[in-house]
Amino acid sequence: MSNIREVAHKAGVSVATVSRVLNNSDSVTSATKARVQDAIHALNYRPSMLGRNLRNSESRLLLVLIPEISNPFYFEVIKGIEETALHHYYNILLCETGSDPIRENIYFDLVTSKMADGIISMDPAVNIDTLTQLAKNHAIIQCSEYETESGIPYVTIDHELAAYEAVEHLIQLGHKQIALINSDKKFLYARQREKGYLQALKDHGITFHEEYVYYTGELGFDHGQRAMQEILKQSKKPTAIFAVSDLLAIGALKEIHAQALHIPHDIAMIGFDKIAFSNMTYPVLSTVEQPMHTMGSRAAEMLIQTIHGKDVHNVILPHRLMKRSSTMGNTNEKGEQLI
Amino acid sequence: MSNIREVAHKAGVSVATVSRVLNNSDSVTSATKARVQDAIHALNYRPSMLGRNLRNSESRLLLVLIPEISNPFYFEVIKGIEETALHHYYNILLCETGSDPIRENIYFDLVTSKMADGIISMDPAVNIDTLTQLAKNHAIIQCSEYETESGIPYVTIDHELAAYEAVEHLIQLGHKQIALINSDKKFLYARQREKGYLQALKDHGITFHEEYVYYTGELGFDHGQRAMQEILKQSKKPTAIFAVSDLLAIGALKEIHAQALHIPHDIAMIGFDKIAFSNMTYPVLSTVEQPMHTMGSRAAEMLIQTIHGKDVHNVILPHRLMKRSSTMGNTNEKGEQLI
DNA sequence: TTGAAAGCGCTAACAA
DNA sequence: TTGTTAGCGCTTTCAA
Repeated sequence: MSNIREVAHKAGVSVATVSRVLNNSDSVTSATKARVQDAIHALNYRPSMLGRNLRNSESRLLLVLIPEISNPFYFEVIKGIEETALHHYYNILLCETGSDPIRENIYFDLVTSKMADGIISMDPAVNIDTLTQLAKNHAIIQCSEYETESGIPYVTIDHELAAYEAVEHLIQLGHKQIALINSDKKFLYARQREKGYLQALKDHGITFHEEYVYYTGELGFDHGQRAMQEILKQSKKPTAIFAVSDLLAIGALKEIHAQALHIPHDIAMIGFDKIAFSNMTYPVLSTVEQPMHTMGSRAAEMLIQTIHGKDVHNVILPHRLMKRSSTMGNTNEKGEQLI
Repeated sequence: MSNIREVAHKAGVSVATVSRVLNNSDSVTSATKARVQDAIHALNYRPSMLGRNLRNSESRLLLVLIPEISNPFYFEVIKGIEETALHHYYNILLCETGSDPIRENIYFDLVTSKMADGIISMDPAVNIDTLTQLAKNHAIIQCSEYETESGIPYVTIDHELAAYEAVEHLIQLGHKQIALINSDKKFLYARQREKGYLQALKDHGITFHEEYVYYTGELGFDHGQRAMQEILKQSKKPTAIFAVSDLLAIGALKEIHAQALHIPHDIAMIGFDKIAFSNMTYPVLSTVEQPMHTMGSRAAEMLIQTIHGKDVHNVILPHRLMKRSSTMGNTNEKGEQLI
């Protein structure tokens, strides 16, 4: 591998001139520029990012913190981040914390040790104190999950309103016994969505039953399935379920099938996120669509702005209620056939 | 942010000594070591990886090339890669090519420009000539998808045998009209799995019908669904389907439901990969399990070995046929109840 | 055991 | 327009 000195030598110019050609400086005559480019070609030279990055004290790497890569919600967001990052000549360092503080610290070190220029945190279990501390000297954006007190800019949706609308949809279909499958109140989104659930019940004069709220602790199909098993053990079974994640909803659907109950006739189900797989369930899952791609790309834009010292503002993106077969049956409100 | 010079100054030693402490050299007295560590603490110093990496001419970053992050097959593999990488103090740069040569070249540049120490390629559409060329000077491992002529080490499964077993399973259940939903013959795995399909038919004296092979071009639920639509238009419908990917199989399942046909009574279905969703379909999808996590972690080990100049050998990992409800119905071979 | 100094490959300030 | 040179932050050789 040749370096800039060899190129300079071959082209008969100084390293500074080579550097100028590499960085498209306009103070190079086209003649020398051509000579340099020939030399670059002849030596098959590629500038080393190690040298350039040290000199520029940047890594052009963005750290993306996610709790769990298996949740399809994240990869749509990641796609948005990557696309935008690439457009600005950044690459992403994908870091799965598994909500493990040790791993989290390893990843935080990447930014303190200059290996990453900034962080997009999507981890609801992130150590917010450390993050807040870090944000004093480093560019950080919170994506989807956030803490307002940290003062760290975020992009998210209105979780409470979205949940409210989901539950209201169930109520409008005539349901009065509506269970909530939640993950864990330690997550902000979980608290907010629960708040929306409670508010919707209250606003429609439906009494809240504590037995209708089930906490799985984590996300994942099996947790949803287990939650549904518990719920179906109750003497007075709910007629509808709101699950705070499609993953939980899909697991719950499976249990309902296993018990040979009909969806939505016996039990209606609505999830949250609109992951791709929710289009494939039987029946197709009603859910709340999050603008995952936009969320990722906005977060990336905000982070890059922050890195360049600009101020950014919090963003609340719109969500969309998807009324589909798992609540509506095979027809929608207008009586049109659904699959 | 302080640097090594300030630490040295504060501790009253040279930068060399600080460096020695940082790298756990044993030629430092515990007294000086303590002084240095105090200084590090007092200044909240973190060594810059930019400086270290330039000096060591390494980035400690591994580039992972995948075609499409949305395929859950990849993220299980990625988990395996990340875990192993982290264990060796490497991080991963996740790069989604979208099978776009332009993006691919951007990512290849990361290794020629020293931003990545090696590549794990999982992209079946990768430009194999470029990759082969690159492999002369850089550490590269092929994972799952591979080309033998390139001489680049790979870790994979026996796609042909796995497909053979899947189809044989259908035949043993009495099926004679077995369709193949394939992606595209430009992919090696697609050719190999098709070969296994053909061989199984041949070995069991079943005539091959060209109309029973459908190419989707790409992977994805919708492609599977569209394939199934086409297949069901035929006058002589198949009684069983082998799809080369769970994604295609799940899309196909949806179409079968939409046409109110029963699985497996009217049509049996077997997929490939055993992605997490395959446990959640209705009915549960029969499939071929790939050891995704192991595949990833072996690939990472091999790459790190290659980076350190060691020779590595190709690895063929075992697969496992999963006979489940979408072929067996609600009971297995022993008559045990399945869900 | 410790320090001085060279140098990894690059960019940019300054000089010519 | 081009060259000289310092220096980004670190590791390591060589000398003391």
